[in-house]
Amino acid sequence: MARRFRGESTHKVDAKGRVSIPAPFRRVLEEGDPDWTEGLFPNLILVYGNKGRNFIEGYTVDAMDEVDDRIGALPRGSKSRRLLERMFSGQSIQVQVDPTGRLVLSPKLRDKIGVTNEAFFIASGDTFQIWEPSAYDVNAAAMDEWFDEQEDDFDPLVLLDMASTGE
Amino acid sequence: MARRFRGESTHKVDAKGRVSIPAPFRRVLEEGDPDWTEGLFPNLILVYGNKGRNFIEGYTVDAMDEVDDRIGALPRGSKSRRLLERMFSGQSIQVQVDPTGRLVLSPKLRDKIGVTNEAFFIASGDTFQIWEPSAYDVNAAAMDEWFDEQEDDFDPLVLLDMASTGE
DNA sequence: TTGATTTCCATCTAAACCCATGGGATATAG
DNA sequence: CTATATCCCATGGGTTTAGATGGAAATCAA
Repeated sequence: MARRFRGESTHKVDAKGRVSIPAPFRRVLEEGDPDWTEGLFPNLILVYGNKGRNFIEGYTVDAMDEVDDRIGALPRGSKSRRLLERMFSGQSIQVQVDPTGRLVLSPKLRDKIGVTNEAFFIASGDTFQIWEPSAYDVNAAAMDEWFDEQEDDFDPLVLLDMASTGE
Repeated sequence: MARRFRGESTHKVDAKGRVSIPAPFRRVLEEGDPDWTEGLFPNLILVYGNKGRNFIEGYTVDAMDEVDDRIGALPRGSKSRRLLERMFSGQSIQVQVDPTGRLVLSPKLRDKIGVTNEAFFIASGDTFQIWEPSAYDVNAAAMDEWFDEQEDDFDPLVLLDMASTGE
């Protein structure tokens, strides 16, 4: 497994849709782009997906290659494959980090997730997510609520041991 | 299992958020960072977690890799995995020990756990915790109280035998 | 040619870096 | 065995650099 993203932060989105990528994320994107070398600017893939989704998911080139390969291994014509191809091939876009470490979110993308003048970035394993800050807050509040329902000294790591049950 | 942290101590936090890491902890961090060699400064990961949590947990690089791997093995999209990724990927940050053995707690982190000019470090197995001293006192008092509720000759090690039940 | 996109510069600030000090523990010389 | 030197550690302060952000100029496309 390649290096993972880590951390969270909020960045300004200007009138042109430009937004800084968290600097630590850039290091991961560089490592995850086979074409990248010192002095160049790494590529990445943004997946915005279907209608219900209210965040954008960012992939390194390598991570997306892996996903594409796995989709390609599914039986041609299967519903799973068609759905996944729609999302990861169609509803996604490859972009490049610019010289000042920013990327441009097109009006369409900003619209999709409701971003106006700020965007919230958060790592999630080998991908990261971009949210409209208030939408993230709602999502986070739901998770906090779940934690509140646990015992006072609940340690999230016990979830690891409940493992493969899927829940 | 790699070397474990051991001990506890309080350190000053200056205006820039710099705080010395207990020297014995540094030795463990060095051993737990695969990239570290004599003369370099080890990396570590600070997990601050969700809203309710009032301490920061420090992981060696190796320990965090193991956690990440285990999270990555959970079913994609499962609730456990989403919660754990949010906490360990998103609500965490990788930092590096500086040449004088300190680390920097950003205003955000200090705020999260209420630290102002002092921080309390305490070992906890293969991780360590950072507390606002008074918050730690409260927590410690609660533990003491629990012990008081046990029989006079209660031996904590019996907890070991209650093992896998988790309680 | 006009709105949109990309490239290039400029600025501000927070974070990283470098240097300095005092104290305590330990080692060593006499 | 005791005075002094040495080393490690905790802590403080200034300086430099990197990162985030805004705006203007240049390029492109409809």
